[in-house]
Amino acid sequence: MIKKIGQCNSLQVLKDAKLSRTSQRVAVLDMLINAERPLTVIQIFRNINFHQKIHKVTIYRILSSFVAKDIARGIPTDEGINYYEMACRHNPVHAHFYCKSCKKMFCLDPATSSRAIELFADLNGFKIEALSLNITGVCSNCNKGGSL
Amino acid sequence: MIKKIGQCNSLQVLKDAKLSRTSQRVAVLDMLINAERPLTVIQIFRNINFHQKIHKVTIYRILSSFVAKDIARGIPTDEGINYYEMACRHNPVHAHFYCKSCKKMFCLDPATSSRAIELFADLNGFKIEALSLNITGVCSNCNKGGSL
DNA sequence: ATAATAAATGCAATTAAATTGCAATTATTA
DNA sequence: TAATAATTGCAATTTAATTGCATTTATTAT
Repeated sequence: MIKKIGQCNSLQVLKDAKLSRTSQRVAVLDMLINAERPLTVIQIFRNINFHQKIHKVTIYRILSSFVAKDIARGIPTDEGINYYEMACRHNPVHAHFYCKSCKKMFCLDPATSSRAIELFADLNGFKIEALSLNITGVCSNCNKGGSL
Repeated sequence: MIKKIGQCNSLQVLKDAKLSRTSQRVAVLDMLINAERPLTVIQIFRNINFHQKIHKVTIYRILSSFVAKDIARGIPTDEGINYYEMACRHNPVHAHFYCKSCKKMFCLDPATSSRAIELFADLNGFKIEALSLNITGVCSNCNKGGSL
């Protein structure tokens, strides 16, 4: 597991991506930057709306634009829910573990992940746009009777 | 890419899994056994209903029971669609490539896949129930102007 | 074989994530 | 500061997947 630390400046990230600085985009981006693990639209929606009102559709659109601009990455689960994480240089592509019990998405060791991913680097003629190595199961905490 | 050959007997597979032999289950299973690549519920529905009438919900339920009995594996895409393939010993767990253009799900080399998967075998206390290594992009055929 | 029981299927309605069109609002620019 | 462009909010829609229930089909015990 890797511990994520917020090292990005949301205003600078938006400026670099040529995305206008709206309070909604800043709020979503700050939440991603400071998140310990990937978040869902609903999680972002609930947390932000505790302080500030943002429409759920706006969060979908903001996250889509972040993915398009390579600011964020989407991590789909086999339960049909998408999680999002920062895609900055401090957070290289890596595999994830999704706990069916507590619904948390854990980030796995980037070193091991990158070795796994390198194995598929050459895909003769195939253009790789996204790579997701996703493991589903029950995390150690839930396994011990945490929340099952 | 691996070439799948139908080596299973649908009636025997159902018997071994203690699932009753209905015409619907046999039809779905035969289609999976003879498929060249993973299929979606809709693809199975359209192909079967060309000859025989089966309700779409039944296919969802049959595939769920197949996955529960380890007869089939589900492969989710980042577009929210599930593909299904046989999980027999002739078809070990492997990675997949999903072409956003032609919507085909390709099976990747099981040898390379298994080496990648082994890297995550020990996940200290985490109980692995499913592992999906999924690559999305554009396949070589579509890349050459096939269907973009 | 046949009746009784259990399981599977078909159908309608629903759920939930995600998307779309459009009007209103907010940000950027000239 | 006005004009233009981009973004947001809202309502409605889309689509994969699920659920409850009546009907049909398969399995079993007699």
